[in-house]
Amino acid sequence: MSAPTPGGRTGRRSGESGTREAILEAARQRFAEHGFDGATIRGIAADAGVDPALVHHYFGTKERLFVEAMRFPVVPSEVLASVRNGDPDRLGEAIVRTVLGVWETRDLRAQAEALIRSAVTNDKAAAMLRTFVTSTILATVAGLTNVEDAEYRASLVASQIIGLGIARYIVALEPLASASVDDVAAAVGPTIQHYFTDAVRA
Amino acid sequence: MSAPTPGGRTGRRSGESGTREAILEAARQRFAEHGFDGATIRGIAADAGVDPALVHHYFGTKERLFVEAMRFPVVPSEVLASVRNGDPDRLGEAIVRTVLGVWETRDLRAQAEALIRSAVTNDKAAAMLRTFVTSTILATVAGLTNVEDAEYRASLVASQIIGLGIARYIVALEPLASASVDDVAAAVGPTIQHYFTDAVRA
DNA sequence: CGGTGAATTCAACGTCTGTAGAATTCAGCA
DNA sequence: TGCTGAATTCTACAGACGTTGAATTCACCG
Repeated sequence: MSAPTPGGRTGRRSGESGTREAILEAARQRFAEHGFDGATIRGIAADAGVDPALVHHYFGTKERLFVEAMRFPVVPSEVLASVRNGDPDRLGEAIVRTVLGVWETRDLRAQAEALIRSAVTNDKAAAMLRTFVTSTILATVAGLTNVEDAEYRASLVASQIIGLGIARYIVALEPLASASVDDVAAAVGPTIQHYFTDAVRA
Repeated sequence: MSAPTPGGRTGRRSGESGTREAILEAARQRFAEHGFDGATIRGIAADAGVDPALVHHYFGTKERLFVEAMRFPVVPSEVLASVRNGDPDRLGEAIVRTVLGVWETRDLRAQAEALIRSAVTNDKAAAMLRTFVTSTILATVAGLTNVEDAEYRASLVASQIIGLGIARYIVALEPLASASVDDVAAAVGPTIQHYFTDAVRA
């Protein structure tokens, strides 16, 4: 990463360059650090060791690059499959552990961070986050239990998951940011469980 | 608001202009909509019906303008005073209602939105948010109950409050965004109560 | 061996940004 | 009345941004 333009020589290079993937990787990292609006194509290109025009050659616009970089590499339902086979009374805790696991996995963390950092100031990214929540968390809530008000419960779960990610990983609020996975699971697990199972309307 | 430059005439005007306050008001609104990095001094000046250089004249830099605009107009402990006199078993619910009340109050909502939108991509704003959480939520937790681990509990409360604000007001996640105050209080109140009173370590 | 098309860079455009300095008009005080 | 200083605008700079078009080099296929 971050190799500057090598020779300043124009034209095609020999061998498999893997440039497209390098750009996507750099983009995920930059979007994760600065959000969509804050990240720059010039910066991404520099990280990938490439001319900014090449980014445009591959992806057209910054927005299309973002969409491409955000393609989720793991089908979330597969990640959550293991959750299904646990003690139903500890479902909330299992979900929190899964979420924390995602944030500890370099590539997934970059995508999560990028999506959240961008969604807060950019409308299209917010729409992408809404879609992700609806298609993932809602599917999980609806699939694991058959309670009423699945959408409402899913959005409550999302509010705590998003808040946890921001407080712990983005704003680095102590002591939550440094707490062990076990402690966080012990504290937040029951919250998710509550949104799954208890009464949530007045 | 948003009156364009009137006559294009230079020099001082007659009477109390109230320009400084107009700039601060416009700044709060713009920072709320776009966050610190996305808001522009030119845009703020336009909303205040004033030349951009005047903003610089009053506040020096964009960062100082932000700090000035974020000065909290209401001492939060006063807002939370009423909470103290309620049923201790419904403390979580009372806090959620207070927070939702803040988000429905135009000026306070602008500041909350500005602080959160900025904190996600800007380091100094993140530090301000951390300070706010520490000085407000921690003080409340420590003042209302005398449990162990007050800091950890406070950061857990903050994670749910921040997540609620983002999901409901910034990302507009349905059906949470349209739910009634009563429903949200019924769902999220117990979560806060749990972070206040239950065991939160493994 | 020649040609086509992809990969790559260069140079440039128009626009927007935060900030600065100088000029102008006025309020308030001596 | 005259001076000082605050309020306000104009003009401008220097840098960054996304995007574009043309030029160059190479891989691959016939």
